[in-house]
Amino acid sequence: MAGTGPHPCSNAALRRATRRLGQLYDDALAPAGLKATQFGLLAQIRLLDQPSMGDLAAAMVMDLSALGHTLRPLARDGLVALTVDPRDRRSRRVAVTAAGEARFREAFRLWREVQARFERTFGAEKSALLRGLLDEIAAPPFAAAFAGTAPAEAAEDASSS
Amino acid sequence: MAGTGPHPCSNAALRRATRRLGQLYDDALAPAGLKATQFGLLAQIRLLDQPSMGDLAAAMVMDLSALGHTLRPLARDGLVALTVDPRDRRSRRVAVTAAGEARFREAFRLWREVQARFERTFGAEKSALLRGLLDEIAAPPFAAAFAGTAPAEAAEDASSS
DNA sequence: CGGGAATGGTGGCATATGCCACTACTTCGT
DNA sequence: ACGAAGTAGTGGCATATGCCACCATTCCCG
Repeated sequence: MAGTGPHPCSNAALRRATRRLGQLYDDALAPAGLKATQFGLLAQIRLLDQPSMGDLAAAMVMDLSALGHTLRPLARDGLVALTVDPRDRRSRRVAVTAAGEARFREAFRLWREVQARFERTFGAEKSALLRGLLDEIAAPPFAAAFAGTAPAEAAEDASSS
Repeated sequence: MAGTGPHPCSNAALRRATRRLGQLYDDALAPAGLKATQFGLLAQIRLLDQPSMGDLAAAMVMDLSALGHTLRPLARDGLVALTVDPRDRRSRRVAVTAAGEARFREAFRLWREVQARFERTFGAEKSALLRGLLDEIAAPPFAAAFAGTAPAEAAEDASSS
């Protein structure tokens, strides 16, 4: 039974690995009542300290509307709160509530374990290497460079006339 | 404007990179009318040649029911067909239809370009390295090894008494 | 200052994924 | 051969993500 086997498509390989790892992290965080995605989202919100949705979306490399959708279950459960920014009434500041903090800390303990388990299983060096490669792909400069090598027509952006 | 910044969580880093790369590949394949995920799915089906849903799910490292859902739009559009396996009427063989083949070939040309573009932008060596790391995570042995290092209670499986 | 352009989100719709309960077949043990 | 188990999918529900159309504000220019 072959099973997975290597993949010539970087995107497909990335997705497959994401599904696998997502499964593992989800299982580990389940006792805290958070999906791995939600844990990551809370962590990012805390890191940015009351970011606007746009800033948060950029940091997550996520579509703004997708972020809005993803935040809904967390807001419904009272783990995050959205407030209108007085300086710009169009903007919403995203904040982790007290309940969200508590839940996060609970999940954090589990996360530390599963993360350590991952590094132990995969190897600390390879883990760091992988993280570096992934961060490079996610960072804005990569997308910019990628766009720069567009085959042809995509030249509508920048450097026009 | 910080922007992304490194991530201590391997899972979050993986997801972020997946969102970014998915965006890039989706854009590139859009003219063919296929999402990058659908392209990858068709490619896998062709590779396995009329696999059962279970085999396909295993190869994709995807939940069986998730595979069923994902297949629906493709089946609705007549790109894939599900037929009952005569040897085991519970099982369904998944096949790429003629229309699916045509669509795949169209997308394949675009994929080759975007894939080459990725390797050029990211570097051939780093691309190969990344693919190797991702494939290792997706492959069954990794999950098995990971489960083997479970913190405690997960010892319900195997080696019980 | 008034109105059009730009910016920040929301809501609707569609795909991607996963879990669980349930149905349809197959296998097996007696 | 019969019924308990096991296996392969389906359908329902929920989250994850994205695109597009639209609404609310803010900006900017004449």
